[in-house]
Amino acid sequence: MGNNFESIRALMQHYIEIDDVEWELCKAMFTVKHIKKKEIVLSEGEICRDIYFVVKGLLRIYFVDQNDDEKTFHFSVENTFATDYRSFLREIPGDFYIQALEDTTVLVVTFEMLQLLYANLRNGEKLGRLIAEDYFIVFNDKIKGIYTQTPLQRYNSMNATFPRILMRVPQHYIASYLNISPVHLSRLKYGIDEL
Amino acid sequence: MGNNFESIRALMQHYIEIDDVEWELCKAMFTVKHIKKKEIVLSEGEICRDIYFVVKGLLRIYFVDQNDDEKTFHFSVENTFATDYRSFLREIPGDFYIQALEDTTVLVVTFEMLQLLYANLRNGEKLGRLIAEDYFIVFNDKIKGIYTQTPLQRYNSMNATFPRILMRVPQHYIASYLNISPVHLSRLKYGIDEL
DNA sequence: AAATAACAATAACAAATGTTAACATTTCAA
DNA sequence: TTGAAATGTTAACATTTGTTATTGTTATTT
Repeated sequence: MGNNFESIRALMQHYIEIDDVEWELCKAMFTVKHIKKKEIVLSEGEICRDIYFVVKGLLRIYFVDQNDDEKTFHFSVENTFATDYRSFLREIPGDFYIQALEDTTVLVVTFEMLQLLYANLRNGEKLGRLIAEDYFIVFNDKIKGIYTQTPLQRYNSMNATFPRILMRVPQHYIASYLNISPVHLSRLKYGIDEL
Repeated sequence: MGNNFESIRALMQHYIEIDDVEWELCKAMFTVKHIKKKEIVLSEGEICRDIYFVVKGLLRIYFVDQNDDEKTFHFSVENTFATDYRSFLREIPGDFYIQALEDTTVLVVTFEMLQLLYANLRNGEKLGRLIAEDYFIVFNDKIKGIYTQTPLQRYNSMNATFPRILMRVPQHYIASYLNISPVHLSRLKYGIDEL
């Protein structure tokens, strides 16, 4: 269904001009994939060969630490990308998992297809640069938030970062994203400390 | 002195081919600047219009939090860049300071000059994309370290991330980079807790 | 050289956060 | 539909980390 492509076309055109000829090229580079809730599409140790663009649904990027605890690194909501960036860009085994938290529809771009886009769109490289810069700022702000905000402040701003996330995913995933224990998050929410 | 440019030429050529004609163009885009120890070259509230490439010396990127505490966000050592990325890319007032921790020599590239480089080098946009991707991975790894490593582990790996940093800067700057108090860092180093 | 400021270590105490366990509720699967 | 698994809250206790203050040392400035 062509409709899946409308959102990524809009996103790309936010960065560069794309004419109809180029757009036909683009469409050929994407594959539609449906991911069932709880399905894992990338595991630790694999080379991540794809970028996922979330059309509908929700992906969770996480890794497993030394104590076998899952740490949620990022949520990828509608109209955003998901990949193991280090693994994808360097073509080396990664240490992230990517899992669907809802039934999810994504557009898949492989590393090879992406290089074709960079090379064959008039402003392909510029598109890549601008998207990389935007995600760079996302990470920049995330780090800054870790330095300046309390866990509760970060909890309260999560809905702004990830639309409706607090109503969409189990709370312990939120806690792991905040890098605090589920028990502690529950306490913070209800202000049980203030006695 | 032309020698200041050798390191950035090597860095750029690590990403793309640059012929002699292009290199003359590049050189014209850089300005050499000497920064005295403790001098602040960017302050909160200013629009950051430059990227600094550190030829020699050491810069500290930090911000001031709600409690007026300085938080060290990043150290820029030789052969790396320093800027307030959000402010620079978006051309909006930023909230970072950039300060020299040693007498430092940098090459300055303004936003305008950088756009000229992107537009006029054969692979200018690609250069921008690849550098953005590399710094993206730097931030990616920094966030991952915050999730997975204890403050002491992060302290012990700082010399790998920033050459000789532990011998170059006062310890309380290291503590603020690790997002812990100077007192706590001192305790961790000497293992005073284990009693 | 003397005065001052910056820095690091330590101690004592306070606050934040983690861990384990118990329990109740909801979701999911056979 | 029923039992099992997942989830969220709360309590008790342990650990980590922060705060304040004191002290001695090292740098910096005059």
